[in-house]
Amino acid sequence: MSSAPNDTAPSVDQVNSDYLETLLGYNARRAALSIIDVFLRKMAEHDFRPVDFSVASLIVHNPGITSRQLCTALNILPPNLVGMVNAMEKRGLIIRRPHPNDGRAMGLHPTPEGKALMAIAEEDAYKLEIAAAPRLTAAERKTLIRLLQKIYL
Amino acid sequence: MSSAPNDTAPSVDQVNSDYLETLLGYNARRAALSIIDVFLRKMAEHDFRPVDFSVASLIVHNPGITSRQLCTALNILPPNLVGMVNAMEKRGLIIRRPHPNDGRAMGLHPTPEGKALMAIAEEDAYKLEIAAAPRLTAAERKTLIRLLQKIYL
DNA sequence: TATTGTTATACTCTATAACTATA
DNA sequence: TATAGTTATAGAGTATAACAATA
Repeated sequence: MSSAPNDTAPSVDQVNSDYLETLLGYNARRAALSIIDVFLRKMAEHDFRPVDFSVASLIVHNPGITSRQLCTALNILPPNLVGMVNAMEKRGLIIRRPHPNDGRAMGLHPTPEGKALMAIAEEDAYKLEIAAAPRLTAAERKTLIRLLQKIYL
Repeated sequence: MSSAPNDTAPSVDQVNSDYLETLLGYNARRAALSIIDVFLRKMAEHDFRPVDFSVASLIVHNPGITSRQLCTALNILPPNLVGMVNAMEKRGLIIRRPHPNDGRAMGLHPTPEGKALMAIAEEDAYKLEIAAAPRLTAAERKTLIRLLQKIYL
């Protein structure tokens, strides 16, 4: 029996990614990064990155929310939230007020400026998401969101 | 007109995340991180993180693939690939051979050990994905993957 | 004793600039 | 002149440990 059919190492013409594309995790990660890439560029106008945006949005929709509640809702760690909240307070988007029932905690409240900015930012977020997935119909987008929530909620 | 209805700052009982949950990017990111979390724990047994796994899988399914082709296929940057490839070569999972047509490039080839390990790892990946999304039916999983690919492919 | 918020710090992941060898 | 691969390094993003104040 001979060994290898010839002495030349094979080269790849077209990369075959079929196996990876059968994996849910691979597809979810690639799709998420694709949308986030568009998000990053647009939201830089408002000085928001994805997590900043989520934090600010939750504060607007939940006036008086605490840092601990934000961390739980967004699955982030307390030390990594401190800088974001400080930056938003410095920008005049939120204020801290003592929590009515818990002396350890501080309630986070949106300022009028914060509410106004987030109204614009949330509208931008919706528009950029449509632009980031132009081949998705409205019905497909709805189905996709429902199925994604079955994974993490 | 009076000012605020009373002097106490409101507190939040149940956090309302309804707005964020209407965003495709938010849901895609949360779902991807949820699956990746399970992936990280299981694949640590094989000393693979998500990108390592993708790189090794593409090499097995595309013997002779170059670093450049890997970077393009996986959307990663060349400097960040070097360490992964070196580590896999050191582990005996792959070998480098000169590219037949391009003296600048090196073809990456799986060793028998690399093929054997990836056969196990790919099987594990499939199983852990099912476990990471237990509420998804087979049909829903298929639909979800198809819709995710409409975003990034 | 447990929890909220915070500081300091380490580790991982990703991005940029510049170099070499070859096309 | 452009590209493949590499090195060095900088910047985000995420993680753990430990502390003060309050429950």
